[in-house]
Amino acid sequence: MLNQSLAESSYLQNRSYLGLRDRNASVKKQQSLGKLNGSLEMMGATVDYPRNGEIYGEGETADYVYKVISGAVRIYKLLDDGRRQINGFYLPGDVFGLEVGRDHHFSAEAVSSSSILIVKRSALIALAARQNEVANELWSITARELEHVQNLMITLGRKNAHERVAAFLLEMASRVVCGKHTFELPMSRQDIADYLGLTIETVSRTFTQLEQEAAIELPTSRRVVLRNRNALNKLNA
Amino acid sequence: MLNQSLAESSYLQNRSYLGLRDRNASVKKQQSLGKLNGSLEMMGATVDYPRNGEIYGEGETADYVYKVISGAVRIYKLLDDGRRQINGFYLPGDVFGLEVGRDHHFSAEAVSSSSILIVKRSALIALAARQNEVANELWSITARELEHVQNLMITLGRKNAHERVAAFLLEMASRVVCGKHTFELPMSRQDIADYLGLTIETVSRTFTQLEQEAAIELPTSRRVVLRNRNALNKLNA
DNA sequence: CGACGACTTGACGTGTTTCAAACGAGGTGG
DNA sequence: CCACCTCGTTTGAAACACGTCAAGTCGTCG
Repeated sequence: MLNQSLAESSYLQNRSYLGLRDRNASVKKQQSLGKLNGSLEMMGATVDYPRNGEIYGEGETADYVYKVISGAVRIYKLLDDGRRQINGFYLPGDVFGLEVGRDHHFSAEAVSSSSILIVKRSALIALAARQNEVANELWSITARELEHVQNLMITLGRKNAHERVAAFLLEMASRVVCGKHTFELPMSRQDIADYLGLTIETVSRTFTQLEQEAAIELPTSRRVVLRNRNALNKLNA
Repeated sequence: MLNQSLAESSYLQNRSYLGLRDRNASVKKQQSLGKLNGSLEMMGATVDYPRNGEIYGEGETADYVYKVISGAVRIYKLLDDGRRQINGFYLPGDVFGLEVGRDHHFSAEAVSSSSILIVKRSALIALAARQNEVANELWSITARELEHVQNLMITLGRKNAHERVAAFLLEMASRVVCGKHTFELPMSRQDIADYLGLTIETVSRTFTQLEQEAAIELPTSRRVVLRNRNALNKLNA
């Protein structure tokens, strides 16, 4: 796990172009975004990242703000010995990488092949200085992030494996575009494990157990059918 | 533990006055705060809370913003069965309870007898609408909070008991006003356990072990002397 | 068809929790 | 002033959930 994580994220190398990792990333087109979370228009470039492509690294200057167009993104931190904690997944429509300070506190990678809209942070800050709603929107993005992470804390600090996986499935079910009870996980078991503070084996076993308990169904390892949402909610404590 | 936690926080009762819990809390005086984190002046009232006094409860309307004058505060969430996760401790100078949305997402209690400055949120919001630096300051407070919680996530998700306690001690050493190597913990072992996602017994054992390893000294259960900061840093990974 | 990566399953080890009891400091009352 | 209570903390022994190590399966792609 450790070596794998370290290999996947070459966050030590520090080449960057337009604040984006060059490796495999290619600027696609200039496009108008529409609204920034429903309140303002802005300009940016859409960039495609391959699976596991690095978007930015911990400690890099945070010159850009990102929004997922398609695909999925994970942000994470590594301990010295390679243990990885994923702090969040970003799905289409989600904004990430917005910092108040100068630097990114995390690394960001594409979970799957992803299309990301990139906007200059300085442009947003300047806009916020003139328009109150924009300033408010930026603050809100940070606040929503905070709320999400705070909820994750209870999961990491006080829930057992079953409860963690249940919480994860319910979160995904509500966020992933999907059928009424079916959805597709964009991330691997390892990603889920590193998000929930478990090992890949425990996650896998828990999935199987939830299936045996008839709480879920797994047509494929990535496709989840919620058979008994109530059972999951109960686990969610 | 469960019953104790539930008993300590009567967060179900919903009486409030001036957004403060009435029980044992008494308004002391009107006073000028000076600067809000070094950038603006404002008015507020100082209120004293007794040990374990409730400051606000999860789900209550967030009409006020709080700043610790003296003492210490914990914010936390409870699961249905009483498991408690403390998301943070606030020490003199720290601002807490600032929300972007209408409601508080957590409960807040005084860890020890505390003096808290209270300011109307609406006043701050109004001020922020006129002054950019204030808006920025509010955003920064939320962002610092986010950063702190994100760091805690690695601790909860990926560190063992020794590493968690070491991280905690180093955090406290840097935040508590103290001698060069000595400081006084304002919170109980139970609070520490609920902050680190451990049990009180594990925290206690780990303290003793760190003492045996000569990393720390414990003149009393609340007083900590850092004997070997390097050893703790190594544990901090 | 073979190889590779992701996932699953099994057996075993261990760190943390659980349950229980003892300890110690601070406070009260006789 | 000492006995006694209380509450937070420490310590011990046993149980268990999750981690570790290792093998096996499945699906995909060349």
